[in-house]
Amino acid sequence: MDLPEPLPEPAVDEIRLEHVFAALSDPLRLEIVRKLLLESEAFDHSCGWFGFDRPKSTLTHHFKVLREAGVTRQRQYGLERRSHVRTDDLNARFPGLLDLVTTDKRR
Amino acid sequence: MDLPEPLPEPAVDEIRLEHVFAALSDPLRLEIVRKLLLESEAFDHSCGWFGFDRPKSTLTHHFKVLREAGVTRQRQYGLERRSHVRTDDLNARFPGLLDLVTTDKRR
DNA sequence: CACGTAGTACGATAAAAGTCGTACATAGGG
DNA sequence: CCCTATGTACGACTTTTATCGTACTACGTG
Repeated sequence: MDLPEPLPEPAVDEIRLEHVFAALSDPLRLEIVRKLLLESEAFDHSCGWFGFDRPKSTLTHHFKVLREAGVTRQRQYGLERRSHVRTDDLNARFPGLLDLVTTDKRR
Repeated sequence: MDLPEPLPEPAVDEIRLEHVFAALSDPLRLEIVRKLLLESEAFDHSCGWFGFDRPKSTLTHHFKVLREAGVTRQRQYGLERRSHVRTDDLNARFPGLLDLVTTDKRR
C-alpha cells in the first residue's frame, strides 16, 4: 500500500543527538512523543487528536520542531497531517532513548 | 575517606528527564559530559582540564547548568571545583542514557 | 460553485538561554 | 604580608525559543 511521501525530514544518519535532546527538552513536545508512543502505536494521528489546550499555530510549531529534529515523521492525508515517531530510526541510532520517554514517571 | 560535601544539586528522584535533555542539548555541555565519561572515569576534574577555548565565566555557567539539572556532581577542593557525572544516579533513573552520550558519533 | 475545516507561514512579542567581561572572594604558596 | 590562580556573581548583550494572532492555502463535502 502506498503511503504519501513524508514531509521533509533528516535522513537517519543525519539525526543529531543534541537536536533530539533539544526537541525533547520542551515539556509539551515530550508529552506529544510519549502519547504517540503509548497510545497510538498502530496508526498515525493528526494534530487535533492530542487534545492539547493550545492554539493551532503553537502546535504546528512544535510538530515542526519534532519533525526537523528527526523524532517524528509526518504525512499529508488530504486535510490532515499525521505524525508518528520514527521508532525504527531512533532505536537504531539511539537505542533505549524512546524507552526513557515512555517509562519516565510524570507528576 | 571523607569527600567534601557536593555543591547543591537535585536529589535522585528530583532529577527531571526534560531538564537532563535540556542540559545535554547544548553541544558544549554534551561534550563536557562525554569527556567526563570517556576519559576520566576514575577521578574528578576541575574546569581547566577540559581545554575548551572559552572564557571562565562561560564554563562556570555551563557547569552550573549541568549540576542544577542533576547530571554532574561538583565538590570544592581548595581552589578547585571538580566535577564528575552522577553515573549511578542517572543509570538508576534513565538507564542507557549515558551510553547514548558515550557512543554518539561525532563529526 | 460555496462553505467549513485543518493546518500553515509570517510576524510580533515575550521569555529563555548563551556568551562573556568585569570585579570580586577565596585558597594556597612563598 | 603579597602574589597568583581558581572560580564566581553580576550584568549587559545577543541569540534562540516559545507563544499566538492573523490571513492564507488546500482539501473535502454538499
